[in-house]
Amino acid sequence: MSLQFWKPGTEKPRILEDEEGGVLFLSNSLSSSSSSSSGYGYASIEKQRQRLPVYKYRNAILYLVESRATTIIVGETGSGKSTQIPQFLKEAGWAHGGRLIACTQPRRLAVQAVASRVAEEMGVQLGQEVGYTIRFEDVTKPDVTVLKFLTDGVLLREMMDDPLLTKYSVIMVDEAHERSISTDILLGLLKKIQRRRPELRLIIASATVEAKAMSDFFRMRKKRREPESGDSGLQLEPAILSVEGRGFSVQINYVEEPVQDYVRAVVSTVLSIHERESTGDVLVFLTGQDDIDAAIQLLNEEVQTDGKRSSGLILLPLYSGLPRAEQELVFSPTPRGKRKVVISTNIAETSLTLEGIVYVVDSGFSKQRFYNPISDIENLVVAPISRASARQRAGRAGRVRPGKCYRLYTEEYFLNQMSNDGIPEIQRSNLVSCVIQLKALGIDNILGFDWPASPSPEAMIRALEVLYSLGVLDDDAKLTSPTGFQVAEIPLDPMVAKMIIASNQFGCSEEIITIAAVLSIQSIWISGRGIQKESDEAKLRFAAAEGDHVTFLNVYKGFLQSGKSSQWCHKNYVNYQAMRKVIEVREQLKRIAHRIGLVSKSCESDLQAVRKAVTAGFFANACSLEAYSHNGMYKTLRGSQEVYIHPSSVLFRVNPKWVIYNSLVSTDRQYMRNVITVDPSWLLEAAPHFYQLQQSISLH
DNA sequence: GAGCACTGC
Repeated sequence: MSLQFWKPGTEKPRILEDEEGGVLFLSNSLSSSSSSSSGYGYASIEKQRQRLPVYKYRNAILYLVESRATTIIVGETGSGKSTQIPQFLKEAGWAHGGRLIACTQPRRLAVQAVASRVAEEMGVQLGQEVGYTIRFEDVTKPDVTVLKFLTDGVLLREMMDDPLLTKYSVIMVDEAHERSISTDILLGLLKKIQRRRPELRLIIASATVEAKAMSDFFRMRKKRREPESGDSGLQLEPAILSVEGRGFSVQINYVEEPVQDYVRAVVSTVLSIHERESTGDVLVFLTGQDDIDAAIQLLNEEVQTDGKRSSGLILLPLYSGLPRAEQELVFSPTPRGKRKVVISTNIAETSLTLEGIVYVVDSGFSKQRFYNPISDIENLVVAPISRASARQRAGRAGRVRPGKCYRLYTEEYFLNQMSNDGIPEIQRSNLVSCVIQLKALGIDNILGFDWPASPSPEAMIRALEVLYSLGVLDDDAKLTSPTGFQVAEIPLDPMVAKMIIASNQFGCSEEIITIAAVLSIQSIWISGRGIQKESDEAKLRFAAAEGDHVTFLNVYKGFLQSGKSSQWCHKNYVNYQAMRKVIEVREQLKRIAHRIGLVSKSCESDLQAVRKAVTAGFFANACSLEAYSHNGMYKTLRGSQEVYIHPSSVLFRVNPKWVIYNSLVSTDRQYMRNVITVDPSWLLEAAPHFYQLQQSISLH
């Protein structure tokens, strides 16, 4: 392997030039005077704060926020921007007069972690001056909380009640480079709010690569012939400030020739690291469970045949579907004389931080979601990562001391063929939820909305069509009353929301809300190698002839009758943690259902009511068994796509004539997950306009 | 008889 050296920062300009002269140059010498705060008992925390790279920029940041409408902060991991900047703002008086400072994160865990760290640094109890809000948890106190951490999704929900976010003086959007759908919608809306509320200050915190694009996005005034600065002297041109990180250097190694089989390449690279390199744990990035299991099996075979070469290796898989206890093994300290090798999906790129990693092996691939608006199907595809991802992965090796990264692709490929940034999620997704959110916020011209990255018109039109067929939008693409407004209030996929609303007329809201809660959880079953037979047998105890939705009702009933017992779950191969989440989501949905005027009612054993309510939301997913199919092939009514019932369904091999599915999983075939039987006449009842053109398909 | 990268309201 050829070696090449790289130091964080050398690939990235620290200061971004701007042809219009609107960007501020800031050198390291522009340091702030140190704070004099040193209350008894806080000296060490204060010293820790001062050691963070961002501390040097305290005055510069405050100056920019004071004088600029939007400030973009480029900060690498470890710069301390997420925890320090909100405190700087509070210290500078941005929370005076009953105003709040908000800081958003894409993930709930990050919100909790940052909020508790800040509360600790400020020496206050979490939930008082410093609080956070995530789904199910509002740890804030009105009139007391001034620093509020929240997910960007929660802030979007807040805009439904307060479209101008009037209680906030400064909003910091953190991790903006991840470009999640919520972040993109939020950025578009914040830009709009700024026109109405010039006093609102925005801070966009982002990794280097996206900073310029963000600045371009927020620079909009000149075209509108508005004054370059307001009465207050406020500069409307965004400023970009770069803050260096605290990572150690990472030496990058590329392969000389493209690898044919990246799983085998991973195995040989791990073994050669183990043979040649000093102590330090290894983090391997692969694409999914299959890859990971294959790599671990090959490495284990190596242990059997050549024990010497691989002795002392602790092999640990890591992916989100892994049971919690196994996930936590990756955080346990490495015993002396051993080397931990964590073989992971992308979960370790952003969501989890592992300590003690010195070596990273990067396959160059990850699974990514792509959406085809023509077929209306989302697929998970193994695809090459971007340079931004590759840098992020490499950075994982430099957290504790200088590290090494082994890229299983050539340098030529990295430099010339890899795309610079990933495709924003909004350009790879089904847009129904996104469209309804904007409609609820009064954004009617969605195609003309000012997006940080525009979604494709085809996907947008498809979303409008689906919402129209659900009766959520009218002929003028406005939210219908009451259905459209009710659907927008429910924080779930619009098809699920419609099913909940329809349950009111069928008198089965209790059952449908349970089903909606289960569908919103990844899986309520415990699965895994070695227990397939047992878990399948356990599933049969709950199986209902009507299908998976009714089976979920049986499981929920059993769980309640057991007194929500974890032993009961264990015995029945039901995931206890998942069931607790079901209870939580269910309670939230019940509150919302009550608020929008639905009547809480159980249909007892009238399962036809349940099936009709499901049909009202999911009629577009109706399929019929091909008459002469011996292998269980179905075709969708809408697009005549070939689909099959997933083997995990209780209707697998039962193959009823008419079914509706909840979602499709695409592998070598399209598999329907969570399937329920229906009567075809219900389809016409539920969506006459949707099926009238298709009556040539005989519905009997 | 197969398998779901990762979030979020």
